[in-house]
Amino acid sequence: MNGSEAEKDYLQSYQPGDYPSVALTADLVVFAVSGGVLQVALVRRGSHPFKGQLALPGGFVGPMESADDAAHRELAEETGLDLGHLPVHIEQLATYSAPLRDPRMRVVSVAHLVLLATDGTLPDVTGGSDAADAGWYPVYEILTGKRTSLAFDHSLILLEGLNRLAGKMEYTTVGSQLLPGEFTLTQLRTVYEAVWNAPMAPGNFTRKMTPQLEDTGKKTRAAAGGAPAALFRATEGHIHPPLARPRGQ
Amino acid sequence: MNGSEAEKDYLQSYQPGDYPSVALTADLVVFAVSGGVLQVALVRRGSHPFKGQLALPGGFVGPMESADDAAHRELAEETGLDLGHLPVHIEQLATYSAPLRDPRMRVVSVAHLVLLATDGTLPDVTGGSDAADAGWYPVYEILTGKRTSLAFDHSLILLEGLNRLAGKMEYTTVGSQLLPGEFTLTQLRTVYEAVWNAPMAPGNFTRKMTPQLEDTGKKTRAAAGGAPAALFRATEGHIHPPLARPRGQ
DNA sequence: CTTGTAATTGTCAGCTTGATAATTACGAAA
DNA sequence: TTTCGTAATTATCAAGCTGACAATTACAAG
Repeated sequence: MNGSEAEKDYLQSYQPGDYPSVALTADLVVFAVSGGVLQVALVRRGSHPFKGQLALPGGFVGPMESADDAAHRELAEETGLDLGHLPVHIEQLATYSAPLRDPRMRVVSVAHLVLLATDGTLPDVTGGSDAADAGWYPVYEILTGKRTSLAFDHSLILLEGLNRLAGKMEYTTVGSQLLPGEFTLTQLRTVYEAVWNAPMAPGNFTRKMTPQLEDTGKKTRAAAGGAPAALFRATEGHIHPPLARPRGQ
Repeated sequence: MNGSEAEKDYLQSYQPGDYPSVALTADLVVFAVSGGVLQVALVRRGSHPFKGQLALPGGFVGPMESADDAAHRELAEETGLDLGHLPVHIEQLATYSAPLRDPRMRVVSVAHLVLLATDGTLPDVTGGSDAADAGWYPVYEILTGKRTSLAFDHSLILLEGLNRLAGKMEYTTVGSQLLPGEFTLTQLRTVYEAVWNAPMAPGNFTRKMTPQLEDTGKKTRAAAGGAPAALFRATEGHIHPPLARPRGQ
């Protein structure tokens, strides 16, 4: 290849202004299970538009970050969790780019699904710069509109995040990411019940899930009443055939 | 809410320059099946970088377009297909935003999966502005690197597009989007074999798929040898349990 | 030692699967 | 028009899986 020709080609590529430019943000759908209920982290907006309404946490993607980098950084900033140590599951959900989704300017948002491992107690969430407040909210209450709907198109993003998680839990052990590294079958079943919003038969759940788990040999100290439960670790590998999600009544 | 206060809040939101800006493109993974082989549309780059290498078709997202709008427009521009009439399946795949994925500047790409309905003959593809050439290439040959790898991170995008399609065909009838509106079970089986790159037992395939299809009552005129086949239409609804994909030898 | 509760294992009829064979329906050659 | 080859479709069957539910085991607390 000719050097000067290559240089000429290179220089005539994209002139500034040839292309439309957008602001890129990373929004987070952060799930955790507490009290047998699936919860999502939301911030109350401190400025217009949608001032006072609940929204997903998020922020701009920096010039030398990927969207996934930004998602990790935002998560650390808003929860104060040490992500280098905690096993936190983050995966990209989808990108939302309707031209008028933010009335101020062109903002394209890459939504991410985040699963926080908790032992029943939710970590504090601190809103970002323009957030007045932040906290945990029950997903199914938010989605059924018992409370007011979310800012921007965040209700849709939350719904698609829930669908992604619920669907993936049919054929993977990703639900275990909402639990500590070692957990009992009852804890895992509780996660399924929280995400699917439906009860599961304990016996059949154990039978289907056990081959996907690695027995640590350890047992919990029995709670008030009941036998001690075995502690498991999740393994990789797809569940086939998948665990059937109870059909809507 | 106080009008002047609201206005003040509004005006002090995002000043230009407060946020990093990026160029947004929509890239297409366009699949079609021909001769029992899964094919992908690729263009040969006419300019640097990666001049002369194969790449996915794509282009910039316009100021008043969503990424999905742009995907539709690009597809129409590069195939000349009348998308208003043809049933073409388009869905978002994922967004690629590594800071240096394009050596020239910050380009974030929203990849889309496109399924073209064909009757065995592939439509012409005409590259975009900076494409020297365009055509159809066998997916599995491209991915196994028998040919040189694709420009940018497009090999990865292609792989993830294939995985998305292959996975979704386990539990939906989306594969029928690669066929005309009415098709035979053998045609549909051929699509599965092309995408999964594995043979399927005809009898069991029929048994499993039939409940997901609507019989048109029509039959094909028998080809040279063999009985005429019934023509079906796809229906919605998930296949449960899913069709098992043959495990890698 | 008894009781209550949770964990875990067992049972069973009915359904699904993979493998493979049998049957049916044509077009084309003899 | 009979025979032959091939593809479509249906059938068979043992093995595995499922949902529903019962039985057993293991603790803690009274």
